[in-house]
Amino acid sequence: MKVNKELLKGSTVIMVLSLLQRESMYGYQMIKELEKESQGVFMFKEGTLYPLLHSLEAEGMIVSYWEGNEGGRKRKYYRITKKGTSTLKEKRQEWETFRSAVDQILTREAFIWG
Amino acid sequence: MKVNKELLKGSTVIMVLSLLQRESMYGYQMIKELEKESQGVFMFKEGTLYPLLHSLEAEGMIVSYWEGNEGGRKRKYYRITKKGTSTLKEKRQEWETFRSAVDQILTREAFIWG
DNA sequence: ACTCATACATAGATATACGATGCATAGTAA
DNA sequence: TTACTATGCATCGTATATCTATGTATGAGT
Repeated sequence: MKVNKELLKGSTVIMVLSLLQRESMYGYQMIKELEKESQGVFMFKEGTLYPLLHSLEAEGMIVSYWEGNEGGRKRKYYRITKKGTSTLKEKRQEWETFRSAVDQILTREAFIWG
Repeated sequence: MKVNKELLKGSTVIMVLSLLQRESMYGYQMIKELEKESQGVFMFKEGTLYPLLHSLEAEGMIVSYWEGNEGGRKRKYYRITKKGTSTLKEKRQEWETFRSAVDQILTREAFIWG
């Protein structure tokens, strides 16, 4: 992880749901995809992702199904549900609010003229 | 707090240092200032801020000094140090990296044409 | 045979913000 | 006089979420 891992807290759910909104994926694939798309900023650990997927499934945000691929072990795919889509929408709004607020604090000039 | 409190994790330090970069402040003032500037998004609790200030002081990022004001109890002001300024610079860069990476994941289109 | 990448999973450690609470001063309303 | 509110600093215990470490298993390449 290239950034303070604490920064990540609270944003893992939105990222996972966002990935699954595009297409159904299996856990390992999500880890690789996130690392690739963020240019190595996000490197989810199994200990982070798998428990998260299980809890999202328990909450009905996503559903899982096993699928076998030729030569290789079976993969557990996850698909986003309607509830998950609606939650993602809320979380996107929340992220916008948060991001704007932080930027507001950080970019405010020390002194104001006029 | 208007957003998921977990989102806040990892960004408290940068916000406090950012405030103190502009001017020296006392704890209570920081809480009010953050709430005002973020339009109520950030409402730091005493249980969050004071321990944070103490640890930042222990790390040499900030220094404190008491100052009495007429009519009213003394206030403990905090001033940012050179080390704090340099840390703030790093954390700003870290925030930029994080923010860009999250946005990259969130704004990616589900399907790409061309 | 051995190593590496793939693939899912869990237990325990750690970090951090919050809720609750306490103490103290000053102004204001009942 | 009393009570409430805002101000102002502080700490303790709790909840939550991520990471570290570890385990199991398969297939490909050397």
